[in-house]
Amino acid sequence: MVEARLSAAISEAIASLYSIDRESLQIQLQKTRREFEGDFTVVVFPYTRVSKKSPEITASEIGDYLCSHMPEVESFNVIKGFLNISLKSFYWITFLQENCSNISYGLKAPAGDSPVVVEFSSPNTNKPLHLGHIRNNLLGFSLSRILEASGNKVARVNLVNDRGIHICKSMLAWQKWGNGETPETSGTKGDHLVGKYYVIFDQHYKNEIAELVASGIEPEEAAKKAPLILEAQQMLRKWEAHDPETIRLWEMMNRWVYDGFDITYKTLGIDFDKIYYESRTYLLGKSLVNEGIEKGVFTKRSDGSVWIDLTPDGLDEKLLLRSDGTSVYMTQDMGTARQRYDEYNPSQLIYVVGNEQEYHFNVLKLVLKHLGCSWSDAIYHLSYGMVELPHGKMKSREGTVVDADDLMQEMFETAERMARELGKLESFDGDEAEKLYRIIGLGALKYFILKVDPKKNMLFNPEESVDFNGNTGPFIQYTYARIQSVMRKALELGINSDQHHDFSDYTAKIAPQEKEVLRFLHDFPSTISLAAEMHSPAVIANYAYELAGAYNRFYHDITILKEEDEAVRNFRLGLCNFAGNVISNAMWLLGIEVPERM
RNA sequence: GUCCGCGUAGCUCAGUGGAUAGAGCAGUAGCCUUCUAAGCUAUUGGUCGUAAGUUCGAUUCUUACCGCGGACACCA
Repeated sequence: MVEARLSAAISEAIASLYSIDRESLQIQLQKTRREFEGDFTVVVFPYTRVSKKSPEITASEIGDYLCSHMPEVESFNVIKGFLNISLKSFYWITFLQENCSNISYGLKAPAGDSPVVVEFSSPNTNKPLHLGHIRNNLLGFSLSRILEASGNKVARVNLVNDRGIHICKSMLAWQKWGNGETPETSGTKGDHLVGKYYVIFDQHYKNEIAELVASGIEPEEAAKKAPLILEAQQMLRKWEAHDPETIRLWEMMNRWVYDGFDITYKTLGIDFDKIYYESRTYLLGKSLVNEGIEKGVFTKRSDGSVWIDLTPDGLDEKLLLRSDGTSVYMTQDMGTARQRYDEYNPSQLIYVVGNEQEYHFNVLKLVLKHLGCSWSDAIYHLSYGMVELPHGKMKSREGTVVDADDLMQEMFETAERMARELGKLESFDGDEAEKLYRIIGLGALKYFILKVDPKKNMLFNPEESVDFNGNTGPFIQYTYARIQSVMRKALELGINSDQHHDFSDYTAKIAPQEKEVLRFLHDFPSTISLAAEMHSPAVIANYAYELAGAYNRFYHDITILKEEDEAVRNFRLGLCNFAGNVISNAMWLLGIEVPERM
């Protein structure tokens, strides 16, 4: 890495010029901004303290030292306290030559025994997936790829919440009002059908509450005493007692949901290495509770409930087991964390879960720590913000959710309409065109969501369709398609690929537009590291956009195939090929496909 | 009430101590007989929520306040 060598040389320069201890030096090396000449910039203000000279003189002295001690350094200029360093052309030419045809440039191979376990998606089986789940899925899936590309083994896991009172509500409503309706007889996707009965339950339940309130009962009391909720609770008890009839109904309706989810996941392009079901894990954790009681870190109260006191940690007391001995959410999560630790021996356990559960994960980590599980530090909650609609949060009961299947369908239709309007369709047959709409529609949606910093809330306006111009997925996809078009034309002209990977006779000056692209390509490996460190696909998304923009400016200003000097033409073709590889890899990290033509 | 997060252009977002705070959308004006115009160029638009502090230097770090969101269940 030339950056590392530059940093080292700079600290060496300062140490030798001003006779101080180089260990204490922190070098701030950054990319030179586009409006100034140079490749890398050092801010020298911090060193004027030791140089006892003006920033300009300090910068010049360091610059002189670098020119005479680092063979890659060509020249420098000083503006105020900024030392802008230019590298020699041969550095950039060699960089291009060595990497332009490496299709896995920037991607490290996964290594090591301890994988990173990433849990994401984790839906409930009582309703279909919505826009919030899409953000979760895209983040989890992309993060997995980013972690892989930065050298980790990764296991992507999904913990499906397939049991509990909410599923019983759908089951009960279907039993009462379903008339034996199935996905087949209704022509409705299974998850949507089950979701429909969840809504039906809620409507009847609300009516019952209203009646009770009208008869003079307090609303809170009414919500607890309504016959429907009592019946749903009864059903849950029957489920826990393995009542065959209830289990059969449960299995049937869950099957419908899974078939529906499979379609949604497939359309979205998401998959998992392993799927866990809460029905099989919800009893885990009770033994850990007992362990905690024995160790004296948990306390059992007279009513039989078990608690941990986290007030010394600045939190509250937390219930770990109900007085009737049944599990709460925390109990299960303790158990599944332990299970996962035993199963994978992971270096990191990542949970992609919305930020409303931050407190829960803080508690989980602390509880495990108090239990003596040193690996609790390996737990990382990727806490992402809500997707908000113009009028506030999505609320399933108020019908303001943006359904995942509907949204993707709309994206495909928008992609088709745009392609038609732009007259792009002549050269595509039906199947090809259909495939292209999917690639572009999904690209637009995924990029729209992933470009936003995960921890921030984001706004989605269903009235305005997701953009296809500007800082968007299709813009980047288009850039890739253009590059492929150039490469195809090069082949047609009989320029074989071996030819344009040898730049030994390239002597021309590198144009600013070419340099700009080269500098972005140069940054790709460190961008992946940064994204992995920050657990943020947005870092990759914004990088891909900037790279595409730089390429488009290059493409606009500079001829490639019509260039008469073969060495120059080949150099530019190499640059195109390299940019295409990196755009494709960056998009792959986001889980976005790139089309060969569009 | 306590705790956590977020306030950057009309709108959606970048910018994890450095130069004149950047993109896209929207608006305006240009560029296709020339490698794909889903592109490129120019231009309009900012007291970086407010106020103090730390620093040679703060949108970035600290504190207080204001605004928005979230959490603090024998729900998940």
